[in-house]
Amino acid sequence: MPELPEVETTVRDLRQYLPGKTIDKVSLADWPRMIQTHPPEILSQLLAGEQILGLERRAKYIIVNLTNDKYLVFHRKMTGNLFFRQQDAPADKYTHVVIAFTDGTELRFTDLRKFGRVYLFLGKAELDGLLGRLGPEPLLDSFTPQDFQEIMRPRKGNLKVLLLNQDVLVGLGNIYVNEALFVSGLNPQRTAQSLTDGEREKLYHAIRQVLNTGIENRGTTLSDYLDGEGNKGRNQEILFVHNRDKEPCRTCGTTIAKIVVGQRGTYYCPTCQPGESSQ
DNA sequence: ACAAAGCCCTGATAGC
DNA sequence: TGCTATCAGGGCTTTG
Ligand SMILES: [Zn+2]
Repeated sequence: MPELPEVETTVRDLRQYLPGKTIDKVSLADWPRMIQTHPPEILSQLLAGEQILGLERRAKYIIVNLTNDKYLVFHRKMTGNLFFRQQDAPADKYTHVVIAFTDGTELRFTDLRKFGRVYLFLGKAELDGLLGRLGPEPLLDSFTPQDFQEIMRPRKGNLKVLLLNQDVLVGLGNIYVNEALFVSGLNPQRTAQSLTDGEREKLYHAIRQVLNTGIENRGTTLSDYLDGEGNKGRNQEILFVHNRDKEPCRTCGTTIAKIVVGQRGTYYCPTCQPGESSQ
């Protein structure tokens, strides 16, 4: 699933191709529910003639900045992908939205499960309505260990659930949160309240480490994720615990366990991440 | 503030 | 083989 590293990789890919393109029309929109803000034909009208100025990532959203203060936004949820293609290139499976450009190229939004969403915002204020409640970006230089201490220290409840809450901190999904907890040696069943300052410090660095490594490896392809050109990432080859239940821990050899925390599959090493574990 | 469950979806997998 | 039930989960909503 696309988490921060996958979204960042895709944005960097698309940044090579999209800026300067002029939108011709929305040439496919066969699942209207995926377009959150407008009916397909209205979206097409509002986009026609606008030019792409640049791309940004915020949390797991891809934001395409357009002329006339318009913002085209994509969230890929579980199985969504964005591909830059020639209009006459072979079809991509599960394509549900296509933005066609005037030069014969197009942007394809594919999504097996149709959970992905497209938004068009007219003006920065509308955009901020979507992005306004999001927590800080963990990879910014301005995000310090002290910032992390301050957002985590007052929180209660389960640690892993908290780290997945995008209002607290953005970018982590199930894969990278499992990895970050392993790297920091913290059991996923720990409560946020139980952490010491030292453990929070380790967690801060672990989060940045696993996310940066994910970007260096161009994302984790377990089943569906592909980059802006349709290629797999490599991060799945070096995962410590995620999707590795019944396999040996790369550090100590203990069998990786799988439990459910916050209604999500949770992988950890019982030896490297000691703590309460009532399976 | 936090927890748990339901919703949206469909390919893969397990069970009979 | 062929059917049916279950599972995976990001973000949102509803209920407690
Ligand atoms: Zn271990």
